[in-house]
Amino acid sequence: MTKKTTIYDIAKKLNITAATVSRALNDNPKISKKTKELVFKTATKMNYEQNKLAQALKSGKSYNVGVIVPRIDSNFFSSVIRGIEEELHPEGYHVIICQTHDQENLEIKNINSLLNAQVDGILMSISNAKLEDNESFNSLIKKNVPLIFFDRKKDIKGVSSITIDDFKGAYDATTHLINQGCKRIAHLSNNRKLEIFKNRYLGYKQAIIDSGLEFDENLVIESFSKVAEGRNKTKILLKMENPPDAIFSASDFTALGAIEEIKSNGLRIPEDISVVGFSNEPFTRFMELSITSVDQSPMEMGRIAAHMFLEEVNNNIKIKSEKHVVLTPELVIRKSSLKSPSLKIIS
Amino acid sequence: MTKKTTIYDIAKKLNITAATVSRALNDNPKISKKTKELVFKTATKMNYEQNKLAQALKSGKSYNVGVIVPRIDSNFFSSVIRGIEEELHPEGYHVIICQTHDQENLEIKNINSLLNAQVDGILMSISNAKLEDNESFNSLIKKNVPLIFFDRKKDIKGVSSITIDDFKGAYDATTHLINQGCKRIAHLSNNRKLEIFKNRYLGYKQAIIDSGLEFDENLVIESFSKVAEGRNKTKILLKMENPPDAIFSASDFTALGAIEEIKSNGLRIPEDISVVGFSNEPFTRFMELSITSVDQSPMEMGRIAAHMFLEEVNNNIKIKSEKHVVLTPELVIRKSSLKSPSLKIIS
DNA sequence: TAAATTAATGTAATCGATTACAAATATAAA
DNA sequence: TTTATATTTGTAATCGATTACATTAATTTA
Repeated sequence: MTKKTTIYDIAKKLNITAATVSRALNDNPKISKKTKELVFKTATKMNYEQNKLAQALKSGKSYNVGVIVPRIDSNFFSSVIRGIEEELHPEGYHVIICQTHDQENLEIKNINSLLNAQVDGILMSISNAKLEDNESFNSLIKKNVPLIFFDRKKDIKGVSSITIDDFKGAYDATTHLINQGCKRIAHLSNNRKLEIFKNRYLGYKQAIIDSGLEFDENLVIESFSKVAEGRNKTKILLKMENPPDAIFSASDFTALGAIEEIKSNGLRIPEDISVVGFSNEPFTRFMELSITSVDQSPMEMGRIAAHMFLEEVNNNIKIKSEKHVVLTPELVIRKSSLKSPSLKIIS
Repeated sequence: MTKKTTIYDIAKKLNITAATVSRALNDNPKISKKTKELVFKTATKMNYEQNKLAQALKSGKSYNVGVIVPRIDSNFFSSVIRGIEEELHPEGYHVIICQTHDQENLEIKNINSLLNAQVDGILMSISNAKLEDNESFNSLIKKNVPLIFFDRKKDIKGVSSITIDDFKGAYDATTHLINQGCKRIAHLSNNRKLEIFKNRYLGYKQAIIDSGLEFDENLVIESFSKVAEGRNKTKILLKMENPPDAIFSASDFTALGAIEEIKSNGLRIPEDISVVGFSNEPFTRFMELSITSVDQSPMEMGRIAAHMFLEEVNNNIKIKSEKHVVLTPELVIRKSSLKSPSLKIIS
């Protein structure tokens, strides 16, 4: 790399001090207009660019923020990230994205290496893996590095979070299926140690109970959020002696797998079996048989997470008040669950 | 944030110099074993962690690398990124991911802000937008910041690249369609100012010419890489007085749109119209009607890109020798194009 | 015109780690 | 024992920007 011009180079050229140059560039009122203009002009002429590392060292702020997600190739997470970026870029922050691929060891590694990189904060959606160990989080808390959970959170004192009302999302989705006349509604769940999946399960259960239908625990199956997994678990459901007439999936990907399995068994959707997913991934809309799903407004979630972070870093007084924002999900009804012509398809 | 322990704190506690501490921690052979052990022990006891910013300032290396992609929510790019991370994390580098969303102004902004953040290099896949302007790249080159192109490249002197043989990928895909008996093969292209799309177009064209079929420019339509766009452009193709009997799409997403449009017109796939996509996105495999596509081995592409970067940064002698690696694509034949039972479906 | 203000710039320390060079100590050779 | 050599540690500058404090120059007031 070519050596870059520093404020000292500018100072030498103008026969003034680096301090003056620094102040001029920072628009310090103590510097005369004449000097400021001169410095600015010379700076641009010499292609000066501030060395962020030096500034970071001095100020103790790196202006880097870590974002940890299970994976980036789902529209949900990439949209959250986009929301975060839109909020943080104007403030001068950079986003370092790490993926855990749902492996806990990677989660810990990522946290440590982000801390090592001197990030000013971490926004994360915790991984699917076993969650007993709070060790890595504790070290974060101890260091007082701002930490924000989004979507997949964990209850830790002093840590703010932004989530959606998964219970309501699941409740609404299940109620919709019930309104469509479904009587035996299965649920493709996921690791219920994670709040989001526990809440989706509880919302589903409550909707069934509230409607007076019989709740059957056998219709609840855990599954990873993968298409292939959705197929396999649906296979099990279809082989039951009393198979379901609807599936509420906690994930769009498993919902897609379910649909494929149902179709390949010669059953019709939604007539024989209705399907509802969760997350409103774009493909749910674009498929020929569009999939009903629950929208989680990921962009907004990202923006709010970023905003919470900004509030924490800018809060010099160390009032550690946690904040928990819960967004309201929206059911998007599409072909995969719409039997009754009385309801209109949204979008 | 709580103040962290520095080498000075350790030095004071042990009544030695910070220099000695630094050397001990870096396993400098000039330091006695006794002192080293003492320093190590004290460091861990005091929860010492190296301040990367200070080190970065001193060494001039931030150990941050910028990766610029059009978007992260496609499996192709997220896989490339994963490959890059797998190669760079063990070397102590962090990856800052930026998205251009195919907007050129964002591309320029990203480059500048990455440079500003003192990244040690930039790996990028250039955006779709107008590409006349070399300004931002020139400033990169001038600064001698290692730059590597992957997939979507631009010919710039001194810049290495890793791509796949798009011509061959397209040639093979088209030849496969011809072997299936297709006579009028349309091509859903994309901005041909980008090499990848130009080469896919040329490969397609050459295969047709080589086979002795008539090449009809009217069957080539430009389209963004979006499902909806695929539908719209396919609509146009189907309305032609002499519609095609196959579509080779330069993108899996437009291929998906094409399939939906074809189906909704009551035509059969692959009997009436065969479809081949490009990129081997996971959904092409998981769909009920699986889509034939061209695999680009994105993980390997990412690893090689990272490797090229490492070679450049570690190459102290400033021999700027550009390198161009071209991977061989692989056609993955699936249901959307397989009429003849003589061929087997791969995966 | 001298004294008091105000404005503008300079001096030097700081952030934390690294390292050329110097100095001190320990060991080996004469 | 004295000199030569090898080990180990210390001193101080450096990376580039920031800033409390000091100083000088310009302006106003008496």
